[in-house]
Amino acid sequence: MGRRKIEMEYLKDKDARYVAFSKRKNGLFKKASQLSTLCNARVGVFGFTPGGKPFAFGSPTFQAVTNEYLNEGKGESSNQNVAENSENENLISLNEQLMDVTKELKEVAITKDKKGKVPNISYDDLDLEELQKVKARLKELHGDIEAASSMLILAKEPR
Amino acid sequence: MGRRKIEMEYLKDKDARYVAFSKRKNGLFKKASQLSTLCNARVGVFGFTPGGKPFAFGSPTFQAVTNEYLNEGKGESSNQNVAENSENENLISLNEQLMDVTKELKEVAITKDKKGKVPNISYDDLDLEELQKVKARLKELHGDIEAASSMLILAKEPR
DNA sequence: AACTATTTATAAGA
DNA sequence: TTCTTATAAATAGTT
Repeated sequence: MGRRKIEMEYLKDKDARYVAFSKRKNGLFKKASQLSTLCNARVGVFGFTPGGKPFAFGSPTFQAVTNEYLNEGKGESSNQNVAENSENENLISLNEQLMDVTKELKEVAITKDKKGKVPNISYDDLDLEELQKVKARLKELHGDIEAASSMLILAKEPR
Repeated sequence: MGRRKIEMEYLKDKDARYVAFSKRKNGLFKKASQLSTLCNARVGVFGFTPGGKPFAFGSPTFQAVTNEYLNEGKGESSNQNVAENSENENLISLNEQLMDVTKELKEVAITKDKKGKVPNISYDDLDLEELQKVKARLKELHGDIEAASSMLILAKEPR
């Protein structure tokens, strides 16, 4: 995105690597901030520099983003257990979603089974589409659990 | 960054907001991925969509980044943290399993896709078996999440 | 989901 | 690091 196009691979030259990191980290933060502003979405970014130092950024605030998950769906807060109750509710919610996905998958399998019993049936991609839908759900679910996991971890380790 | 310059402020139009979010979230993930690749830096991104759904991305993996972040600068674990750490481990483990299932499902879909492109191929139940395996895993996972949920409920009482 | 006119981000260079 | 500038990349508006 500059004078030359560069390969997306590890920058072996230390100076180039550090300079690129510095510039790109700023760019990433800016993008996160814009996303948050434009869409009113809470966004957090964190990680480690090539030198191994932790960095974090959040919009509106890193803590706010990590904490939101724990307070989600709760009216008032002030009780220490509120956070944990929310964790439970989220897990239960995830569990319900998983049940739904499992049910769907079962239906796909049954559909497939019937077809298998009819010889020479012409192939159509209906099953594939179903599968793809389920896959998409799983992907979302996966993201939700990743988020749940991380929120739990990060919220317990304020920085 | 397109046909027109836009003000960096909340997009009141819902359609515009959702489209922008979708595009920009992808862009943000890409930038995070590039930063990680170029500089060998672990980077995590997470937050909530304008619809309130959690999302997360990490390079090399969201878990890897959160784990490292969690353990960074942590000398020894105090007795009180032991329980919480195992909760975290449970969630991390569940997440790993979900990743595996997702991966499997993807492979099944790919296999199916290839077959779909070959006309008149004879049906075999390999896919069904694969599906059944995945389904079984999901069922287990479902139980695990229930268990994790129960544990959290029990754990919340004492304090 | 694609397509472009533009705006932004950024690789080099100083 | 900071500034400049040529160019690559992202994306707003549109279909």
